[in-house]
Amino acid sequence: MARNQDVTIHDIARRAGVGVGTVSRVLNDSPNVSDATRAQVRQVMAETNYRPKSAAKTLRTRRSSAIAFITDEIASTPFAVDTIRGAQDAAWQHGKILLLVNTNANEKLLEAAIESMLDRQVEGLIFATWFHRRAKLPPIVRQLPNVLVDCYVEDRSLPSVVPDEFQGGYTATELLLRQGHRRIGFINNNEDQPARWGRQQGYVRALADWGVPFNPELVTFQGGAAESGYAGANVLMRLPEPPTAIFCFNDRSAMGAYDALREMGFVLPRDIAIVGFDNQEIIAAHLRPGLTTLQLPHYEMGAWAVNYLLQKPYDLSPPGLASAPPQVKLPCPLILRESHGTRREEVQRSST
Amino acid sequence: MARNQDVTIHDIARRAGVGVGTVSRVLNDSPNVSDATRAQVRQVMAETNYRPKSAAKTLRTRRSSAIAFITDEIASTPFAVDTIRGAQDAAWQHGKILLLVNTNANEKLLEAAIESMLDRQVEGLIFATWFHRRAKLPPIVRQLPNVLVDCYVEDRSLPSVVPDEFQGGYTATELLLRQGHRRIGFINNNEDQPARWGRQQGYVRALADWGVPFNPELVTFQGGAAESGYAGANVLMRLPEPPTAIFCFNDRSAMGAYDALREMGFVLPRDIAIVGFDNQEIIAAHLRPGLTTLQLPHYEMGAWAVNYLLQKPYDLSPPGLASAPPQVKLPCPLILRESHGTRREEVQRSST
DNA sequence: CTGTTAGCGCTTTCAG
DNA sequence: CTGAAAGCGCTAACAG
Repeated sequence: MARNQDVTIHDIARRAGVGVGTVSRVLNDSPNVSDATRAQVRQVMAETNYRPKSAAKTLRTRRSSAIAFITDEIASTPFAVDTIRGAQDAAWQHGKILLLVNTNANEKLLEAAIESMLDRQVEGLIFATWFHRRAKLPPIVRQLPNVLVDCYVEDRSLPSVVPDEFQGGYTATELLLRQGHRRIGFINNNEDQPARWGRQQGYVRALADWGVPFNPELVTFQGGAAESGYAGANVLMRLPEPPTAIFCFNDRSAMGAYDALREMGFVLPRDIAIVGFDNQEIIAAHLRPGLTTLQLPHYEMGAWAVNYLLQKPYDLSPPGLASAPPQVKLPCPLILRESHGTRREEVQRSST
Repeated sequence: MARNQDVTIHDIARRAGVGVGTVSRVLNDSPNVSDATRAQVRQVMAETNYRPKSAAKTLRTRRSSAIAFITDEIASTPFAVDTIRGAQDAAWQHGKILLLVNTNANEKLLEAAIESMLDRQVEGLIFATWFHRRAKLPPIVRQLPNVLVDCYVEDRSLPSVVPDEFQGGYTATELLLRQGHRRIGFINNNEDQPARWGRQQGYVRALADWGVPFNPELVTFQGGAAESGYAGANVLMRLPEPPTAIFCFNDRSAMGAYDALREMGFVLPRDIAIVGFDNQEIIAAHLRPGLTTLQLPHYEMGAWAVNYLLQKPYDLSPPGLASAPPQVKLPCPLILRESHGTRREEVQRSST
């Protein structure tokens, strides 16, 4: 079977003794073709190793069946991979393909990338960042159906999907409360990010729901790295009344906290229970004891974005009647390992 | 300026008072256009917010300026990101765009993906795996210029770029030798992978070059996870004559080794020097002491692949005269942190 | 149900 | 240096 390279719809029409229109119809699964003809055409297509040229189709229909996936910069986090995979899987299910552009957080490049995607008549554009934050996008994005992943624009005028930080913080804290802890430390991030504020609100709310007074002393603000967890654990454990459990802003800081606690002679989770955030497999699953943590819904966000784009077909809704674009928060599931300790629930619960 | 949406080359030709041919020429930076005309056309293009439709161009020229990037499955490693980024950056520099497809290690899907890329007339295809291994590809890939990243086919009939495992193993071992160590343990992988064999060959060769006899007792085969490093360290340190330094197959196993050694009461790197492999930032940089390790050239492989594809334009070299496709090995640079210990070189060197 | 006929927007001869 | 004309391969009416 030779390289196809140049058999067109005309060739197959001729060889099948039909018109090009008919060939086009079978190509597009039109019902208006007799089974006999359809079979005949299909047959020739197979023999001739025919492949439709997508460029011709796009030119004619003005639809490329491609989706642009633009990222600010692919940081050194493994999260990127999950988001891309989620988007990719969803796209493929719809017969769409992803055009990937990484703009290295360069504004000029971002605009150029978007223009390039316009030229290619993509059916929608996804802009993804690698941690939950506010983003700034050039006005030109509004020329396409679009959706933001793990970020949002100040005025919320663009649809977006982000992790539910509040629920994450709440769930983590609640787990510790369930374990019987009442002095729960929180090594939070010190940067102005949704993750910081959302998780803290969740923490505070969970305490309130359980009737545990909020003690600001138990919350320390550090960076997001392992060193920060190390420092934070030191701060917390040197308190007159140290916590019996610690919720760490992320797995990396939990990793640092492990080191600090170990140095201080504590045995985990017997002496101190720990819950992290992010479920960075490579850390969480391999720390000893295994780190109980919350998972960021990266895969789900990627998939959600694609599905959202595809579900509302050409609705570049007229500014006037436009309904507010959705701002979706996806839940962060709890990943149980060992660091949160074993159930003391029954025991403690009764004493509450 | 309103949505462009539909201004064509004809519109701008008319408004500029020239023929479409001329417009096309300025679009393609043809020298055969007077400066005056060119300026005039450019002017109109800007005013009218014109954007060339890539589908039309592709249809006509049969070149899409797109490159397919197909992956077997995006594992939970952060490596994927680097390869993609390397490819992406190189592609953008050439004005090309990446079409991304993840096939989830599904053969049917892989073939479908390749066909889809053929339909889109991509200029080349990159197939990447997330760890160095042998790959099997459907014959259809040979219809396009292609290159493999981090993998190869049995008969080496496809060009490929992989990490230089031998050099990595050699470099790691040599560093330890330089530090004065003569009993160097090796916690190797137990799977049949190029990484296992290549690194071990490098290890053996370095020892030989330094006149240190190879002692098979010092090499233990474990899995690739943290637990394996833990087990391996236990095996090695319980030897009658334990090693004074350990080369770990990867950073994850080094992480496990750290735990084991610490439990046995050793202080790193004072008592035992450690070198890892992979430079998984998240582990290596945050372990204490920081892990000295080798970096896998993922970014470089991604970039190399794109450049290779672009450099040999349409040369689907005739099977007859075809020169052997290149099998490139890219070096794994050494990343120095603290775990390899401080220089004892001078001292020990003289006693060698 | 099916053949024919216009183009989609751009590039590329071919004459000037 | 520039205009006109002929398609690239496919879809979408429009008549049968």
